[in-house]
Amino acid sequence: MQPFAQRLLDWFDRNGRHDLPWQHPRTPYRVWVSEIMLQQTRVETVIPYFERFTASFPDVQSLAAAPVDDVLALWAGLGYYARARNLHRCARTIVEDHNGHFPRERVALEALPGIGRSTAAAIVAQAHDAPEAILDGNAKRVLARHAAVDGWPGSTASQKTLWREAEARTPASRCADYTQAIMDLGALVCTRSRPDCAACPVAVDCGARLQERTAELPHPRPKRERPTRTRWAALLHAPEGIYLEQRPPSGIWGGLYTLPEAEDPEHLEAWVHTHWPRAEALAGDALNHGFSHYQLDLRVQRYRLPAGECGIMDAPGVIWYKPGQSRPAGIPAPIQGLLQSEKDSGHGTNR
DNA sequence: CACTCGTGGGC
DNA sequence: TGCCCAAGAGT
Repeated sequence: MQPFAQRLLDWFDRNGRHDLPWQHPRTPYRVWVSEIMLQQTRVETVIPYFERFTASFPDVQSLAAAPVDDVLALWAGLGYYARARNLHRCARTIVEDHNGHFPRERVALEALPGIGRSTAAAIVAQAHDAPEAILDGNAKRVLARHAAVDGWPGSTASQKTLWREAEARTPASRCADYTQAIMDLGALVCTRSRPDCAACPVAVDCGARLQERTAELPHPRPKRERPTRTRWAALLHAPEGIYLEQRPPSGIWGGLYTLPEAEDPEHLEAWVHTHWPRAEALAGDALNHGFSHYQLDLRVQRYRLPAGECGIMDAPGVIWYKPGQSRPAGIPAPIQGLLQSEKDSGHGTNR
């Protein structure tokens, strides 16, 4: 029987994905950008973002020279915004400390912000054909099945085993193709539900299949009790516009512009008076135009906007939208509803 | 090690 | 419909 890697490579030549945008041309910069975007994010979601991003920032120099707000603007909607902030920081480090060139060593890449072991390995493997093992979500699923690794793949013990399996199977040559191949196999054949074992080039010696456990491997994450969190957003609306604020650089939606978030809706009026005195004055005008003092909307995510598309900024992080012409597409008209709650669902439950 | 960080799709 | 998860990394 052919080695695992050889069977995977033969399958990849016929059935793999060879036309992803970051494969043509496959430069370290484009591989890096794609790998960061692809962290915990599906390929189909990433593609349009990658196209727009690399059109605006075709190289690490243009990215490093840009304001971080412009980077976040291109990232808006993709999620996990720390990736964008780290990407920008990393670009500046590359330009300032590495003469504009990416390190060719995996360990050196791991020292850069936003680049962990798997991403560093993927970059050097894809860009330089270096024999480094990756362990992304696809590889974890493929290896957990083929080596019949019990336990949740995110646990320390399972990861140790999976890294060992990943390293043992990584070939000395054609490593760029191999890393792409194992990801393609996981994405196209060895899928989470209903894997297509009949089409799998390594099914003959797959532990999970031989044990008839493909449906139960990899094991799911252990459940845990999660607190319910409620977010309250204050929509401070006036005839002049909608009041947004720039969020702190860390935490959820860091650096983006959203509606002000209230801790306690019962005392929202006092809260507005304390934190947004100017908005209150304008909201008073709104009363005379038939609006309530302020209106509340929990659909915070729909108001998340990049700075570049915003209206007048008259103070750092404070933006006024004028009704009509200046209200950007994507900002719905004010709604009349008052308070609703939103409970945490799902996010933060993965790693 | 536990937790956080987004959004969208599958079932 | 609620739940799980996806080309992980930082704190």
